[in-house]
Amino acid sequence: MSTDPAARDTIPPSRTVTPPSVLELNAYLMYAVGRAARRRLAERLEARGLRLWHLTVMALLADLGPQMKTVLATRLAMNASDLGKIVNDLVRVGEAACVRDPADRRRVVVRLTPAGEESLRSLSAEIASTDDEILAPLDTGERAQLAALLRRVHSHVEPAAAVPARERPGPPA
Amino acid sequence: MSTDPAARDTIPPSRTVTPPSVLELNAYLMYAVGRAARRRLAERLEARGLRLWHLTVMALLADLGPQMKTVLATRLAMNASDLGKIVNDLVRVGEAACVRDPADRRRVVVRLTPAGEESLRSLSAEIASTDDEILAPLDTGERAQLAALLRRVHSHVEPAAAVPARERPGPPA
DNA sequence: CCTATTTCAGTCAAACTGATATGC
DNA sequence: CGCATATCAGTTGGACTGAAATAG
Repeated sequence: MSTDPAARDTIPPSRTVTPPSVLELNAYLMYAVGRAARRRLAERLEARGLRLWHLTVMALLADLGPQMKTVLATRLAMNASDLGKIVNDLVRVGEAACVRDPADRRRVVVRLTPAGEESLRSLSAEIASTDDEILAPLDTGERAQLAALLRRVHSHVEPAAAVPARERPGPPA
Repeated sequence: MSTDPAARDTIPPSRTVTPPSVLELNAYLMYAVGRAARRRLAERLEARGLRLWHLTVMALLADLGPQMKTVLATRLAMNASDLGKIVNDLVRVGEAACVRDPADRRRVVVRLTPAGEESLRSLSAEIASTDDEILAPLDTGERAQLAALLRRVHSHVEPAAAVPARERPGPPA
């Protein structure tokens, strides 16, 4: 920041090449980029009647297999009542299904339907092309770098969310 | 986790095509990290009765000097009516002031008050320590790398926001 | 009784839209 | 008239809280 107090009382200072310090607010930068990324993907999903949360829950279900709602909510760092609404939406359009766990009937186990898995597969092309659009200025190596840095920050700021239960292409354990 | 094996058998396994995993959804990753970053900073600001947008607008005013509302809104990629509310808040608590431009009386020029500049200065310590908290897992070089990558993505997804100060009213000598 | 899981009702800020001034 | 600036009213989905209802 460090503004010159004297210059303020006068007139718009003609500072020619001072980089805007608002872009040095990392929290704002992350928030702004995340918001823009979400908007882009949401536009694509809207044609299918889905929002980002719907896709996210479906992807998590594909990662974990059938799961309780509390687990899903914890992993996505959202509260249980909002997750319930998302799952209701998915059930209503046939992407997911719920069954009471017979062993503990408090529990509702959510799973993807075959239609849901098919939707998810058919969405990957759109997801990839949205990524391309968002990350256009970065080359392949830089995209990987960004993703790796973000994942480390993410697992730090949302520790409950980031426990990879099953790794697919396995990094060295 | 203790995934019930019996429950897993009842679902179509079908990992023929790997569906996108949540943490490979870059849009979700960016959104989740941005949301968490915002939450952390918002908690700190709450004690002062401010929200992230208030701080952001103040920082932008310090960057640009007195400015029209439309310019502020464009740079922050927010709509004019919401920016108006934020500015109203800042005026009400004495951090900013508005004057009609006598040359073009449609225009309202917003500027930081001395109190606003002082607030901004006194906030930098908290901002820095929030950054430290969020970016704790990264070393100095990695933080710079992340910021640089994010800035490039940001200026791509929000082109109107990221113009280097040049469209200032008045001839830049 | 006490806890866990889910659901419901309601609040709040964020994001956006449309209508309406007001001044060039 | 048009266009730009700003303000106002209202809508939507997101984030969160607290209180039920149900089951162990």
